[in-house]
Amino acid sequence: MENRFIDKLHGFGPLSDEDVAALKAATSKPRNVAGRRDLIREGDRPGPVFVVLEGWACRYKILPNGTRQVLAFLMPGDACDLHIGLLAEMDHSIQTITPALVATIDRTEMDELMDRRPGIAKAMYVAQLVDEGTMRAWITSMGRRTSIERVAHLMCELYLRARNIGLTDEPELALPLSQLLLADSLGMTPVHLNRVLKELRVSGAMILQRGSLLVADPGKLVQIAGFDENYLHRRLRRAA
Amino acid sequence: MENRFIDKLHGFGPLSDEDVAALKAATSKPRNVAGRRDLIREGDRPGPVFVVLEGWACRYKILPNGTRQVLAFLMPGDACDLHIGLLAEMDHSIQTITPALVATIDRTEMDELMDRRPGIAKAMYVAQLVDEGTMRAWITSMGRRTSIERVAHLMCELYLRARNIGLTDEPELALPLSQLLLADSLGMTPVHLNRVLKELRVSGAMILQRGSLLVADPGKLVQIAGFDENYLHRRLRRAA
DNA sequence: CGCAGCCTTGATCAAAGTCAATAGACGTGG
DNA sequence: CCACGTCTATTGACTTTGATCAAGGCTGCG
Repeated sequence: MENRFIDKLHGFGPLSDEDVAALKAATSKPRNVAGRRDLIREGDRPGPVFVVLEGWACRYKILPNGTRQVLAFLMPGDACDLHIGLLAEMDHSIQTITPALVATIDRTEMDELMDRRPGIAKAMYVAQLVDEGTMRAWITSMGRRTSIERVAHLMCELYLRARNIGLTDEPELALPLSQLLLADSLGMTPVHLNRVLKELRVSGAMILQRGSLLVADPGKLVQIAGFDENYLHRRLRRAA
Repeated sequence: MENRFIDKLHGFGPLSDEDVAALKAATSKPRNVAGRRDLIREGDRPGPVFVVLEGWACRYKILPNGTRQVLAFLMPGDACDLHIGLLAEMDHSIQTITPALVATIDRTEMDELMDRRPGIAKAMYVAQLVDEGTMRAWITSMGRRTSIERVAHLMCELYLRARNIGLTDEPELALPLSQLLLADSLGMTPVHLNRVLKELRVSGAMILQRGSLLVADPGKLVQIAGFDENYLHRRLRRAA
């Protein structure tokens, strides 16, 4: 509960006491942001790096026809791209979902941290690679998974991420994401998502209700999602 | 035609003569790779950084049910993630599409380049941000664009990328991508892609045939794709 | 010449979207 | 404390999009 950003980076590489102190200092003046507030908008000049210490946020894009695509969920401990300042303008927006505690680290300070503290730099790069892996998983989901698989896969992802950072250690997780928001992240309509959630509920795999995800049958959920997709592939590889 | 990787980085930030010399040295021993050869497979321990100097390649993932999702196209000048070596194993595979000229830069050499040559580091980071932006555009396409918009959008992307690196300066582009491969990148069936391509051909926007993309009516193609999605959004922003 | 790998087209089917109505949940102010 | 408005969730009826199945047709190459 101290500083979820530091906790998360700890998981990605060893941090010295000095590293921790530097990170603590860099995120020592977070501000409270209400829910549904844009932190930065598509087209804006990128500013400081945002770090979400508490609460949830998302990256999203609005299309010309008015529809929205959510590109990623940021949970406590997540930060947005380090090098974002190198680009002329944002290609997407970032918005809080719930009230959140957000720290900002300005570019020069971030650059210094990365330069002087290899431990921090390494952990940040790993975090970025993990985020990229998540994006690839999303592309895969959207392209080649059915809607029920896609929903199950996202729930697996969110649950595991939450568990990794200690947001929960039970089969239940507080998930403050409306069906509309989830639908916009999964590339489907809220109506259809609602039906899929019902199907998952009836199957006994998981229950998503009143802001809470209950993973009722982890094995079943993972099986529906095809979450273990590496396994088969790795075994085939030896033959090739 | 000299070294497309260096040409591309030039576009992303100023490079000194020493930077160029260092890059030239690092990519001076490329090897020829046949088409349809995996450079690295999902589950493998990441090795050196790959740089595609000539020819085309793609990132992809195979799902448990045997379907494939293409995650990105690599054209001449493109490299795979710098920090990939930090991860324990690849979460996707990379395969050549055509015969290709591929340089490998091993991790220590890459680290040195990034450390000692800020110009190179900056250009590489910008390249990576651009790649991430492309992934976000793909997620957006898959989630919220119809199949014809999606196809048109991908063609805009590929054409512009090709133009940026000097692969073409005409409305035509040699595109050695089979309909099957394109379908696997767009999350649709080859049959449906074929019909969409016909529709685009009949509409006069573009013609994709015999390994060649002809952008017959750029305005129309951009309009179908909704490629200028920023414009509307930026104007709305002022009111908010 | 004949095979293999694409590409093309038609007919049919299933998945997901759209439209519409109703029901809960929740916060606000009287 | 209740009435009201707003936002979110749920369900039904119907439509559309894209997938599936199946049959040729090109093209390049050994």
